[in-house]
Amino acid sequence: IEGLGEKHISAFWQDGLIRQPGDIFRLKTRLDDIAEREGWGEISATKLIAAIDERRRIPLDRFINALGIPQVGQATARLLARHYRSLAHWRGEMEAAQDPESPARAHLLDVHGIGADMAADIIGFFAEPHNRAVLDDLAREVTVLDYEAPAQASQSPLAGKTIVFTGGLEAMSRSEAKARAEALGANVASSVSAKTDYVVIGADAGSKAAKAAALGVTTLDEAAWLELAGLAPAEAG
DNA sequence: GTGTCTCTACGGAAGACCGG
DNA sequence: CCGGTCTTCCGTAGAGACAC
Repeated sequence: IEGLGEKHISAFWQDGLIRQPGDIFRLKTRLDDIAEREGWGEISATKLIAAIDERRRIPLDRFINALGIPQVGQATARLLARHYRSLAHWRGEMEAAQDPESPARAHLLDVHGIGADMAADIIGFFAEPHNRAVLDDLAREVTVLDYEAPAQASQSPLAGKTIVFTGGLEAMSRSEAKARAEALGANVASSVSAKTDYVVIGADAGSKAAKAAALGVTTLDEAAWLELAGLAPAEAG
């Protein structure tokens, strides 16, 4: 939520404006209280409420990521979203998995990338009544969108390739580049290894560029990346 | 206009997990 | 066990927003 960072969350919590995540989406009724706060005003309070409303619809993977389950970050959240498709289904499975004998538990472990340790953390999250209550409450305020498989361009030269970005890019942000690469069927990794196919070197690249060179991984400059991604701008001159 | 604050966007690295 | 990844944390810098 734009404009709602750690500091504000923590201050709101201390002053009792919010007690649990769902409360954020009910701040609308406290607009005047917010506007009167020190450092705030009518404009910022109104903008905050608008920014909150813009986040009422949220993709499943981001929702899972936001739960803060230990070991479940961006990548694992997406893994889960891809596998379970909807919040209702996932939650149903995780609650069924409370029973150690349940097939739901076996299914979770079948997900490539989820091992016993992560499964225990995930199932453990749903074992907490408090967490389930928070989810119930949040569900009343937000709409979690079912996972949509990205349409894959299997023709793309990037299909099936593992790519790593490092350094700053000019034409697009890192996250845009990542989204683009994934849309083209590439796997975007966060560190360079021998299995990496391409490393895109942006401005002020750090050790990843050196590692790519050491491992003999193909490196691309931004122009080459844009061309590979089918985004090549008209070459100057 | 000024000053403060937050957010965003990076890099780097440690530690831990997964799968083979 | 080990290579490959991912999560998590820390640090930095800059841009932008807004109260005052």
